[in-house]
Amino acid sequence: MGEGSGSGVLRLLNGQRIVDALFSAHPTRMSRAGIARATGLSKPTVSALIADMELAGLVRISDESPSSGSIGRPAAPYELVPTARHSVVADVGATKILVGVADLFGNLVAEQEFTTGPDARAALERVTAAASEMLRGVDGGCHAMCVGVPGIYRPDRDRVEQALNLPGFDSLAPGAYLSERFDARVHVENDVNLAALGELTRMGDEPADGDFAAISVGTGIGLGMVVGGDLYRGGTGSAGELGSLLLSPPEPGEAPVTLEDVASAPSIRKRFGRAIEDGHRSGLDASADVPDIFAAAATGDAAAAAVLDEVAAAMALAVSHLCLIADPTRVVFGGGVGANPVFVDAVRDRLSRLVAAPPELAASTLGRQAALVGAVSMSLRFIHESLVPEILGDQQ
Amino acid sequence: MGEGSGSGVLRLLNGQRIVDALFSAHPTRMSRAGIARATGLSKPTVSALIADMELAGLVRISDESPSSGSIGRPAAPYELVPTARHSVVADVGATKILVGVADLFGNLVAEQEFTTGPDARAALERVTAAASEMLRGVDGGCHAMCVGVPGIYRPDRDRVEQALNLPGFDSLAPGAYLSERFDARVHVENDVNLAALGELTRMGDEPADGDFAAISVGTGIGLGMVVGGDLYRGGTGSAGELGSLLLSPPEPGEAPVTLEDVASAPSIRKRFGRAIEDGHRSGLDASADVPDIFAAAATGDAAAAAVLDEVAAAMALAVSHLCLIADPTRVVFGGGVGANPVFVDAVRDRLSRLVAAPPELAASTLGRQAALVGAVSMSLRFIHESLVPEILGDQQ
DNA sequence: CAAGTTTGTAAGGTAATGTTACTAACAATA
DNA sequence: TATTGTTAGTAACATTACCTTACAAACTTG
Repeated sequence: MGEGSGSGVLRLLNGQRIVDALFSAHPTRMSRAGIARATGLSKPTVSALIADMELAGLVRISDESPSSGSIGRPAAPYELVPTARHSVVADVGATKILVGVADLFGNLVAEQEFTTGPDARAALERVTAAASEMLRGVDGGCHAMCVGVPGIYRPDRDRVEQALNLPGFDSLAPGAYLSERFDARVHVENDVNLAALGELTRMGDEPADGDFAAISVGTGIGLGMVVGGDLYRGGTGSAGELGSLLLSPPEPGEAPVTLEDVASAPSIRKRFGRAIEDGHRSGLDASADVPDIFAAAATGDAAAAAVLDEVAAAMALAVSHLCLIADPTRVVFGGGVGANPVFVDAVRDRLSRLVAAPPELAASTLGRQAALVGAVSMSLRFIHESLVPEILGDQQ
Repeated sequence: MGEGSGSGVLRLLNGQRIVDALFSAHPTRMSRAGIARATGLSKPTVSALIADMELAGLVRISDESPSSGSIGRPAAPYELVPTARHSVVADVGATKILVGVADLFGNLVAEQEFTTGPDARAALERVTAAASEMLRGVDGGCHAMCVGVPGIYRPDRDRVEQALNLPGFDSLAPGAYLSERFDARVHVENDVNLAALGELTRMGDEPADGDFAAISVGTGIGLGMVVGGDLYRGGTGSAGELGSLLLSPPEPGEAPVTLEDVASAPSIRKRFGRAIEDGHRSGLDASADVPDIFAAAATGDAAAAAVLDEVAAAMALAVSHLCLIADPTRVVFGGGVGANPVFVDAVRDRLSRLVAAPPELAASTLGRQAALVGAVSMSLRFIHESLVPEILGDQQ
């Protein structure tokens, strides 16, 4: 009855070691003897724990590779069962909603895309309906759930604030809503933060041990940071509101100029239109879209190049602030504007004049999937935490 | 012989729980029965572990409070022995060197101050000599050592870079130097980072669970951040170089204006002198020092108020960037300029116009001791980590 | 087919914990 | 002053979960 650590703690620790070894070896199978070597545990201990895990359906003997041609008694090749745990992931955006189901290894076994409805409630209903349907064939249901939202999520109040592009979030408790409908650990997170996590996992989880930032540039501008492998949210959860950054000291008479006033997609279009009106020569129409503007700038179009220069200068200044304050090892740009290589090259060029040792800049490779990949990564953290205690703790 | 976790791991875990309980109860003594209740361990287990700890000199029965008037058999009041572990702490500044010895609870049992010599090597020799002398009466020597340095410390190369005010650091390996002379875990850290840690511990270790920043404003300007209880250093260890922050987009012809160009102590004096030359009226001399300038500004002196306004505006802009990027819950200002309440009030006033939800701003209460207190805090972390393994692991 | 090599299991021993039951030491109270 | 009640600490035993040693199983190689 005593809650002291003498009952199952050691078992849990060693079970975790075994599962960790299996995860890091994936997709290679491991024999029990191999696990013993890798973890430092004795063979009988490994056998006992693996037996329980096999009973619980977490591991199994692979039916592939019957005899691999090596000397000695052939090993029983154990592997984690991918379908032992599932997570539901979603990215609720202002224009589209992505919903998916991921297995134990983070592979998406189902995925759907929807157009965002009128408000936040409709969006959550969409997610719920789609997830329920996708989980139809999955036994065990889902164990973790992570949803990206286009605003600042406050866990203490369970509210999404400043989701300006998707109304109705301020009167909705998304965490409670989803927890009532799914028997899973639910996590709600800002979409830019998830995108940062997604880009990080894409790079193989170790960005030179340092810290990592992802800047999303589209309709708005956001910043997600990963510090020591964990998302950084700041004191009130509103870290990374890069769009509101002031580009110069505000003068009493004038309105302050923010980064979003210069470098967001609508601002870029507006500035280009104005450049044309002001008589700059260009092969493009005044109502051209951002990719066209950037493409034209790359080939020497005067008006487009002037706008790109303005935009890159503003972003480079913001990134210089980021470097001096947070010193990230690598910065990835995503979103409609940010993922454009022309944009990234221009920012890199500008930044090198402002900062002595600039970080690596790169364009996102994940595109619109970034936040969803990040949501998978976040879900897997919960799965990793809860897996062994659930398997080894309950049966007693 | 197997390195698997079955030998002493559980004992170590439980020993750590006991020590943690004793630390958090300090200065209240605890009976073994009370420890058992607090940790969830059984009474015999606690007795066994406490016996070993008492043998090793880590805990003892307090001789105070013989019978505290409560019912039942009187408890044996156990307490941690303050002198069981000592750490050496130092703050090497450009003008002064502070050296101290702290006990298990972080109380300074000895402290000395010196004027900084010609170069970094002399400074380290000072620290070594002073520490050796202070440790004369201490048995067991020191177990941890933390030294603050006025530059960026790179653990990978064991070098202090950009210590512009104290020459000779770039050809010195301070970690190795000290490790050779003391049988202790040595940690070298930027002094502003340590000051941040010091201010944090002063506040009782829990700044609303959020993140915390300390800005030092003196000859130079630096920023230290604590994220989730740990110091944040950034990818290359150079996070917090706030002094180099650009206040406005650099124009091709002009030299860029940094925060240090406006808000450091020398810049403030220079600007005030120029204001006088430009004909602003003032009751002060053109060569007035910063505290006098700020005091005059508070009483309405025109020239001084103008300079304070400039300085506060620049700092407020920098803090606004800090808020949007890192969102700290609280910002403490230290250093000769920063700890001045007039300065902090002016910055707070300016900041409220730039940021919707500004963090708490406060003047440092630790003054010149901030980094030393932070060094103590850092040392105690190591002590806490190594204490139980050393006590319970060796005797076997 | 024997020898060698590796996997996996069985048996026994050990470390550390928890449980139960006891003794020790005191305050309160009759 | 003796009894009762309460809490602290200890002794003895049972349990958990580990490691070690020894051995059986299964395959490759010569």
